[in-house]
Amino acid sequence: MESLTIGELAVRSGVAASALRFYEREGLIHASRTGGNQRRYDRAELRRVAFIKIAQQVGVSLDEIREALASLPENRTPTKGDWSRLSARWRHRLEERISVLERLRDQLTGCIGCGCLSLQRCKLVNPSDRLAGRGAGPQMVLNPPGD
Amino acid sequence: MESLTIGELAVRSGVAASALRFYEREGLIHASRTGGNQRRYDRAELRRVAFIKIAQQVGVSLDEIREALASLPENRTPTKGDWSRLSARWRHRLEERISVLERLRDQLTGCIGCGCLSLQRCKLVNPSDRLAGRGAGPQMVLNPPGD
DNA sequence: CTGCAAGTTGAAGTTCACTTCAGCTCAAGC
DNA sequence: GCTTGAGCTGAAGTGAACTTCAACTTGCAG
Repeated sequence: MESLTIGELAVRSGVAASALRFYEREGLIHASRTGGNQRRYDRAELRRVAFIKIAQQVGVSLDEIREALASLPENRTPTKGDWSRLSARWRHRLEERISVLERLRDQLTGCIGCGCLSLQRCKLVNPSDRLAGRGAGPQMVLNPPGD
Repeated sequence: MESLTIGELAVRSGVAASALRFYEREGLIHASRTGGNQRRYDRAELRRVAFIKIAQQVGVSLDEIREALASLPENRTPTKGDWSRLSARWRHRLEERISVLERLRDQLTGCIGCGCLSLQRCKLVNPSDRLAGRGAGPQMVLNPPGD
C-alpha cells in the first residue's frame, strides 16, 4: 500500500472526504490521479492534513495556512527540517494565543473577586474610559499595554 | 447622561452598531426606546456586551452566550454575584481551552525536535494507528487520554 | 426652525469552511 | 459480468456572525 485513496486519507486524518476535496480546490493539499481519475494521496499528505488541523486549532485561517504550506518545497517531499520551520512559526502564534487567553483568565479571576465585568468601571477589564487609550472595549484583556 | 445611544454604546464597547442591532434581534442584549423609536441602552448593557466579547474570545458561540445570559435575572440589574457566577462558568471553559492549546504547544515543541508532524508515525501527535484509539487524527493533542 | 449627522427598518449580501446533491464512472468481490 | 460501494464533478446549500443597502425618520446645534 503505497498511496491512499480519499476514503483512506479521510479515515486516517479524521477529515471528511468532502473537506479533503475542498482543501485540494483551495490548493492546500495535492493528489495524483489514477487512470480512472481517482485521487491517490502520497503518505506525505497526511502530514499536511495534520498540520492543517493543528493550525486551525490555533485559530489560523485556511488562507494563512495555505500561505504557510506554500513555503514548503514543491519538488521534493518535505523534510523534518521543513516541517520544523513551519511548526516553529505556528508555535509563536500559539504562544501568543495562549497568553491572550491566560491574561483573560487572570483578569476574569480578578473580576470574579470584585463581581464586575464592566467596560466602564472595571480597571482590569477596561481602562479606556480613564486612560486615553485608543480603541474601545476591554483593551486590557485583548490588547494589553505591555505589547 | 443616564442611558446610551447605539452610537455611544458602539464606541464604548468597541462593537459595531450593526452588530449591536444584530445582538438585540438575537436576544443577547436589550434596549428601551425613545418616543421617536431610537434605542437607549442602560449602562448595565455595557457589561453584557463586554461579557459577549470575552466569551467569544474564549470560543463560545452566540447561542451558548445567549443561554448563559438568560440565566441572569430579568427583573433587576444583575449584581456582582450574578456576574461572578457567569464568569466562573466561562473561566472553566477558558481553562479547558488554554490547556488544549498548551498541550498542543508542548507537543509541537516535541515535534520541532523530531521534525515530524505525522498523523501516522509520531506517537506524540497521533498514537491512533498503534493504539486502538477510537477516532482518527491527532488524538493525543485534541483529545488527550487523560480526560 | 432648519440642516444634517445619527438613528430606524427589513431584506439581501458577505465570508469562512465546509457539506450536500444529482448524475455520473470506477473497481473489486462473487 | 454484474452488483455495489467508493469516487468523480460542478453547482448549490448551510450556518455562524455579521455588514450593507435603500428608503425613511429623529433630534440636537446653531
